[in-house]
This record gives sequence, structure tokens and C-alpha cells, in this order.
Amino acid sequence: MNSKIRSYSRAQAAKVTNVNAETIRYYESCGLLQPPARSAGGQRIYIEEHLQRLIFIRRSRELGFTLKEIKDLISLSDSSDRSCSQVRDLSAVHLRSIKAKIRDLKKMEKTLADMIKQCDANTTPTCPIIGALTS
Amino acid sequence: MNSKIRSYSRAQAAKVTNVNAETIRYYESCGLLQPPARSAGGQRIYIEEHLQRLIFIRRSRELGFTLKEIKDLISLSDSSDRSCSQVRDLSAVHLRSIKAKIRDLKKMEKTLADMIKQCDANTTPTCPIIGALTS
DNA sequence: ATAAACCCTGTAGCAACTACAGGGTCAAGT
DNA sequence: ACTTGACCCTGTAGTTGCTACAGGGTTTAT
Repeated sequence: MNSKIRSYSRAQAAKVTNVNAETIRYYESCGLLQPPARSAGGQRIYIEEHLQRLIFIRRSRELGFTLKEIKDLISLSDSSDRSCSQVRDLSAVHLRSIKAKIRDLKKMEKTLADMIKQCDANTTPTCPIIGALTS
Repeated sequence: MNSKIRSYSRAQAAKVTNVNAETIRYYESCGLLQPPARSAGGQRIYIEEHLQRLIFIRRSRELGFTLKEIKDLISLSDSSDRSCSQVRDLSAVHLRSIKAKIRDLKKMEKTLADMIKQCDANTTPTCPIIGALTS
């Protein structure tokens, strides 16, 4: 009655998470992904946990976080070895940078939405996109 | 009575924009920054326009855009050579990715804010930060 | 049993910086 | 005018974060 754990080859994990198969190996090599179990023939066997972490890493990278920052963020979730105040301080640092990123993206969003509106209205756009992030 | 234009050396531009001095040269070499005027001795002389573009590039990079994407975005602002529908379509593509980034960052923001709240309440945090971007 | 599709390790390439090396420029102080 | 120190120039080499082979072993499906 042991419930079977769904497992994945590297190519399968790559497909599900949308992370390149080579990149998965790279993340393991630099300690971002915990090394998975191996088959008798030495091939990696990934489980759900790995997929979740891979998705988290990919989306964080897309948001401009470095691998070091992502390592930091991941270590927060496994904070048994940290004091509460350490977790609090590290979280606060990242929270500030996240809020700044959201602000900048919203400025860009507004600028682009305005440009689309101008195009739809068929007026000649002056497109001051650079201005969006300099003020 | 000609109003003087404020100009900047590379180191000054680097300091003001918070872009590494070497990186400024790199952006020029790959066509992201328009080449500035030179002094008699051959040294680069930057003006406000360069600083604005540098700040735009830096902040866009921090938001996870590639240099190619940033080139695209910059070219939108100088869209005299494009049809309105081209500008509209390119803007729409970037707008979608920006909205997705905002969504992801807001999930992270909430997770981190919750962790800080838990720490403040002095309860043991379980810190499910990975979960923030996998659902 | 044999082919196709995948995996392994290791290494080499690419993008986007970052940091020299070896020499020239410039501005400030004397 | 001259020196000195901080900066600039070009070119090249190193770093990070991937991405793509090469040469060989494993797995799966027929």
C-alpha cells in the first residue's frame, strides 16, 4: 500500500519546468538544486520537490535575481539553522528590492500601455519610454 | 549667452548613474549607448542624455530584461522609422511580460512580508517561500 | 537484440559584464 | 612650467550564468 512517488528523467523535468536540461545539471553543480537519487545505471531521478525548486529558480532569474540571491531566498525557506531576527533582516532586504522592482515595472507598464493607446488612437506617438525609468 | 551644457567624464557618469565605468564602454561597443563626443585628447564627454539612457539600461537589466530586449524598448522611443502597428505589437509583447513579472514579484512580496510578520510575532516560521512561485 | 532516444562527464562556447595592463591625458598644486 | 596623481584610452583576459557539443553508456520499445 506504499503510494508511489512520481519520478522524472532530466528531459522530463526540463519539459515540465521549462528549464533547459543542461541548465538543470548546472544548478546542481553550483549547489542550487539538491542532488537527486540515481538509477542503477547512474542516471538522475528527479521528484516533485526538484521540479518546484527549478520553477522557483527560473521565475526568480526572470525577475533579475542573481543565483546568489536565489540561494539566499531558498535558504530562508529552510531556516531551521537561523535565528528569527536573521530571517527577518534578510527578508526585509529582499522585500525592499522587490518593492523597487514592482515600482519600476509599473512605470514601464504604464508607458507601454499609453503607447498602445496612442497607436490605437492613430495619433503619432512620441514614445518617451526612456523617461519612464529616469525620474 | 549660449547656455552651457553640463558634461561628464566616464567616472562621473558612472558615479551619477550607478553603472560601472567599464560597463559604460561596453554598452557603447554593442550599440546600446550612442557614442559621445571626444575631447581633443580623445576622452569621452557624456551629457545628460547619456546619463538618462544609462539609468534606463541599468534599471531594465535589474528587472531581468536582456540587452536585446532593452535595444527593442529603446528603439520604440525612436519609432519614426516604424509603422504604428509595429510599435503597437512590440509594445504589447513587452507589456505582457511586464505584467507577468509584476504578478510574480507581488507573490514574492507577499511571502516575504508574511515571513517578516511571523518573525515579528515570534512564532516559528515554516517559510514556504518556494511555494510562492510554483503555483 | 538492436535501434532510437535518452543519459553520463567533461569541456568549450556565448552573453553580459568586470578587471587588468601598458600607455596617454588632464587638472591642481607648487 | 612642471610634476604628480587621478583619470582616460585600447585591447585583452577573466567571471557568471548558462548552452551546446563530443564521445561514450543506459533505457525503452519494437
